Amino acid sequence: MSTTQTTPERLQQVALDLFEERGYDNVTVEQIATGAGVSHMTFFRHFPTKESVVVSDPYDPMIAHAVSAQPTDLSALQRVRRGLLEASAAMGDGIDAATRARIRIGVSHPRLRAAMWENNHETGRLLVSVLTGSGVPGFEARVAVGACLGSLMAALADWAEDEAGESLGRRIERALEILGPA
Amino acid sequence: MSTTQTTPERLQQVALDLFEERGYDNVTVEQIATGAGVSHMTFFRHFPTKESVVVSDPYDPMIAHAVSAQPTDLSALQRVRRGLLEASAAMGDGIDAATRARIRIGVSHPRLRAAMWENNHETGRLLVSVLTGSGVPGFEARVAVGACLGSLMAALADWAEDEAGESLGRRIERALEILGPA
DNA sequence: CTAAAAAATGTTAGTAACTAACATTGATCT
DNA sequence: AGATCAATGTTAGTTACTAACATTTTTTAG
Repeated sequence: MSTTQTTPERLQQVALDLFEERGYDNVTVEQIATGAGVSHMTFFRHFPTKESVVVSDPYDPMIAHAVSAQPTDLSALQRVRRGLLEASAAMGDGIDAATRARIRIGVSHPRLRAAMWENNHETGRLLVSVLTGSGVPGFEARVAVGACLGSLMAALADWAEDEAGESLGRRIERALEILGPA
Repeated sequence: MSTTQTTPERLQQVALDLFEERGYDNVTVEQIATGAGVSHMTFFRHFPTKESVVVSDPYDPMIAHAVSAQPTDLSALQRVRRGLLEASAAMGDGIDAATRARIRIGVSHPRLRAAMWENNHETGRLLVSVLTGSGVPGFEARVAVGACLGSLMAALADWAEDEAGESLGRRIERALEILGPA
């Protein structure tokens, strides 16, 4: 193991391990910090909240870009749909173990799930601004984005329950197909 | 005013008033309790969390019933769509001031919004079980429900930002129309 | 190589949302 | 009136998080 982990990396790994072992509610920040050999203050300097170790979302810009690249003569719904499809295809199946663990833990706990939704909401605001920026009425944009992200989250939850089955990307495709023809 | 408020009613009203006046984060449970003339323990006996004063959801059974009443030869998406439409029509525009305040406060605060989403998730599980119970494959049920609830939340948020405009029911209709033809 | 500056971490003390255990009051019923 | 039961109060915790300041470690400059 030549790869020396940084402090936040170690904190996250210790945290995820403990969460899977004992359950999110039965692990204190103090325990995570101790396990990583630091104090609880160091934990909070790297992660704003306990939840944030599990919930994070670096894909927003990529998704926004993919949506904004869609032809503007399509309906808002179609543009979001196709944008999400392309973004999902672009990231392929390259999901590392930590990310998988985060999603698995996240969808199975109410508070974390709520935080994931709120995260999703941020993505949504971004997409809405992309759409309205190119002339789509605000209401239509919001609804289209809400619907697509809703089904995307469904695909995510479905995958988390059965990682061995179909790939996440494939499920996202299928989910968006249910919203209507391409 | 002959209507004597019960303790939980008073707590909720005091809480909502304070939240609107000072902002959710700047109000402590202690202050709410004091304002209602009780101790903080009494608050928590009536409301499991501070958030729950704002976020509550008594409509689940009605919605589930409306969805299960849809003809089973329709697609899952259509059944959820129409069920939500009927439920929304059934409750009409009879939204009291407290409920309006709750929605207004709820959609404008990250933590509360997250809690609303989580609440929504519960509704979703109910609807999914209704659909799968009548033969719809699990994945399709989840996605259809996710999409419909996503657009419904969009309608809710839209309405909260502009209560003076179109009624909530009308917006829900329009939102579900964007998902495709009836 | 060393001293100063900067970045990361530790310590301590505090706030606020809860929870548990037990005491107390108030209404209700016989 | 006395017993009973529900609603409330008191007190003392735990835990997530914040603020202020001390300390160490690392980087950089001379």
